[in-house]
Amino acid sequence: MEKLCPRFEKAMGLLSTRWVGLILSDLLGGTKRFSEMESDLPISGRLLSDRLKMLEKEGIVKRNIYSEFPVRIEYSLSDKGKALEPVIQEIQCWADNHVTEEELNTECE
Amino acid sequence: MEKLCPRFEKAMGLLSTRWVGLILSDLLGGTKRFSEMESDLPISGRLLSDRLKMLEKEGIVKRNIYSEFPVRIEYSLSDKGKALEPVIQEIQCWADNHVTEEELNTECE
DNA sequence: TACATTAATTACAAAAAGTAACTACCTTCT
DNA sequence: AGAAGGTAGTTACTTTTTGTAATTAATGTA
Repeated sequence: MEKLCPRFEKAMGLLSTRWVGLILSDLLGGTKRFSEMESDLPISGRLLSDRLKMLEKEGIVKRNIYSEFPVRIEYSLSDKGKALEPVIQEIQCWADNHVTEEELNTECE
Repeated sequence: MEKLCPRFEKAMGLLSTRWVGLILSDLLGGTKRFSEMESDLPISGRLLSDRLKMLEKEGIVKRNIYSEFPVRIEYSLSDKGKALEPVIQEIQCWADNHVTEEELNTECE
């Protein structure tokens, strides 16, 4: 009978929210604008907006508004967000070593 | 404009499937039976069954049947599954350092 | 005034998750 | 034989979350 660590459970709840991993990996590549992320990732504006709002509330993503024309809004990782880099790296490492060519086209059903 | 690594995308799709992280972390603690996992984790039998089936198909979980009375079915991690340990460890590490006390009771909304 | 641009938000149909009750398969007990 | 009990699921049904496309808000330009 394992006891579940509440901090781990919270972190996992965050990371296992759909698209969050891809958003983090995109932002680890540097500051991004909304429309950039929208074209980088296979995610719709509705969910990208939801997720960024959630990640901002969790203190993982920072949002900066530049009142230019047209308005520019930049998203970047806070220190707390950047601290997730090793997690993303380990996932990449596992993917490189264990995801086979044939698996690439299959969804998880 | 970042390009998305398909292997990473596949791995992330897997890990970001709800409950998969908790199931992996439970199984990293050793072989488990269905009912054990059901009481360890805040997940219903329906979804536990779905996820174990999916993880078995992905070659991450092994399923062993012992025809005793009552029937005993054991779940454990394959090598591919065990290779996810560093990922889980990094998540635990981030959780220890960055998940605050107040956050523990809040859901990600 | 009409239009362009970015960053969202709304409305609605489709898919996935949550819950609880039920089934299948065996074994033991009476 | 028939009823009861244990494990591992499955089914039926409701609620929540996603995906898609159209719409809005704020601002500046022609």
